[in-house]
Amino acid sequence: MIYTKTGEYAIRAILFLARQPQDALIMSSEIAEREDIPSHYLAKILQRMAKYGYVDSFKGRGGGFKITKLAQDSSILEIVERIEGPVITLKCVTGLKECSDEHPCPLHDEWSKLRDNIHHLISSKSVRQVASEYNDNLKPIK
Amino acid sequence: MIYTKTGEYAIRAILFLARQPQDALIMSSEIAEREDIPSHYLAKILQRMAKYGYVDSFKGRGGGFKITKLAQDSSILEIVERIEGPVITLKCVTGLKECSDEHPCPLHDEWSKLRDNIHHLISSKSVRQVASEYNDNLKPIK
DNA sequence: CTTTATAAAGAGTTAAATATCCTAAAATGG
DNA sequence: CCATTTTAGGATATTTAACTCTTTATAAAG
Repeated sequence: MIYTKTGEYAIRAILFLARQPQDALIMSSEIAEREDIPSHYLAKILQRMAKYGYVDSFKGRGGGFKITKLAQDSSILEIVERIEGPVITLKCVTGLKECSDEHPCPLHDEWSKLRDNIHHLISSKSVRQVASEYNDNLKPIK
Repeated sequence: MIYTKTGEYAIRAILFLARQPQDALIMSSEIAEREDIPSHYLAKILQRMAKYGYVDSFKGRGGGFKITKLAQDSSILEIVERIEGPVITLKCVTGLKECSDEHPCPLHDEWSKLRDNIHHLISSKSVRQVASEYNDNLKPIK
């Protein structure tokens, strides 16, 4: 596991919203259905994301959620870490207590590199970029 | 998180045992103390590892645990997965339900590569190799 | 044979993550 | 104002991981 279910649901929901037409309001229940996420649980996550400023919420008939500029400009990593805390905290794959740059275990250097690569992968692009590339992938090439 | 606490404790204990003199019997309580692991919990994990054939256990005065050839020849990945199940099951860092080689999300290829690299890192060397390289690191260079 | 040290086994506890349910509040349409 | 729809929020249940405790079985030493 790289992130928890909660973090995964949050990202799925945010990227779903990022792919919708600007200013469209999407109901929590629709996101849940389309992304196959437990609907009450997703509602909770959306509540939290509203507090963090990642989505705007509108009650009542015709209401729903939409993604904010803040979230569009954030990376996946930033959002996940806001929701669930630090991603990949594992210091050492051999579990050595005292493993460090000074006293490395045999796998220390390679693992450090991989950990950095993962962080880079999910932090170097904004949600907006990822979503737009996703839409590009879907457009027929021809 | 790459593995759970349980898996991490198992690896710490196995690598600790792998670094001991051959045929030495080490008490569960000593491993717990030296590796800073909750002792009763570690006892449970050692029990399971005894069932899996990764350690041999000896009751009574002078008893304790020692690592088996099976564990010496296994990779860290094999042991962790036996203890806690599959490592890094996350299919897609963008959480897309339908992400696959055929319909990749924008981060699919890079993520697949990283996931494979992690698996390779913890599966290409045996416990014996890792432990012996660890001991080498500890020997003064001079 | 008795005592003691040790692991085995299993029951029980705690804590955190995940998931569900119910009521309140707000906005809209009539 | 009233009814309906939708989010907000609190309470609670479920599940799993993490940890603790107690008793039993086994082996060795005296």
